[in-house]
Amino acid sequence: MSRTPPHPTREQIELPLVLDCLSDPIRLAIVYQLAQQERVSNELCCGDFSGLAGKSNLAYHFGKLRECGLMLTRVAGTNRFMRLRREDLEARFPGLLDAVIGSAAKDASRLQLIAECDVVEAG
Amino acid sequence: MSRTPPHPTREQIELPLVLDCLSDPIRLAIVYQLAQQERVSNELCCGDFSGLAGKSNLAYHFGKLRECGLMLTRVAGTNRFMRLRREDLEARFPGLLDAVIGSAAKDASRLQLIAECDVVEAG
DNA sequence: CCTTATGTTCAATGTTTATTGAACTATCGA
DNA sequence: TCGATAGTTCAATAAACATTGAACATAAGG
Repeated sequence: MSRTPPHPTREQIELPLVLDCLSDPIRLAIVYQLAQQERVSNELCCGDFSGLAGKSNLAYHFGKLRECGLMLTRVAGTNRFMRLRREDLEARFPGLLDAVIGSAAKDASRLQLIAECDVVEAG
Repeated sequence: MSRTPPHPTREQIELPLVLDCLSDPIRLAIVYQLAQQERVSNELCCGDFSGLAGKSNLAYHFGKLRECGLMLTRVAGTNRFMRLRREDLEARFPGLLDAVIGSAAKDASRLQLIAECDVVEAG
């Protein structure tokens, strides 16, 4: 459980798998939050998504996002820090990630991109 | 079987459903071929996709593509003509469709975007 | 009217998927 | 060393999905 999990190389990233990954509302919310974070520390860890689903369910979705090449997991102590593979995605599928994130942002309220606790805090 | 099937309104088009639709290789190939056709007649009918799958399987995928708002079906005699809902998609999710189609074009050989018979004809 | 071509609908099949809780592993701090 | 924290893995379950062939509906053409 301690070692860095496997990631696909840039060339191994496949369009249908990426789209399928992004089509799940929980994973889309994860990607969206990671994109928001790019302006700041660039990384988030599992606990930061606790508003979206239970821990084991999140681990399942993290696995999917990692396996399809959307994000990178870095192990540090008991934490796993994650960030988007923006450069690799841009190289393989130019404009795709931003188009998806921009579309998601437009529908932010319709999709539930923000964890419940954040909404409560904001309200 | 003769009447125009139901389509979602522009506002009813949902991002996760669109992405899920595009994540299937057969549906992605259908969308890709429809995009190619935009330069010409703009429309294709079921038979034009016979290289991708059997008729009943195609009808299933057409249903998915219609229900999620990606394409429009027009009934004319025994034919159903289909075309992309480019304007609606662009209004809802700017840049998304072109990013997906462009990405698919880059991977055209890896994905099997072109029906077998077309490949044979080209070779 | 009969036949053919186009395409849909239905039922059945096997596969994949998301979700859950419990058990587990590993690390950090007192 | 003990306990708390962070996160994964496993097994079980129910729902959704893609695929197939057979039956069906509709319209066009001889």
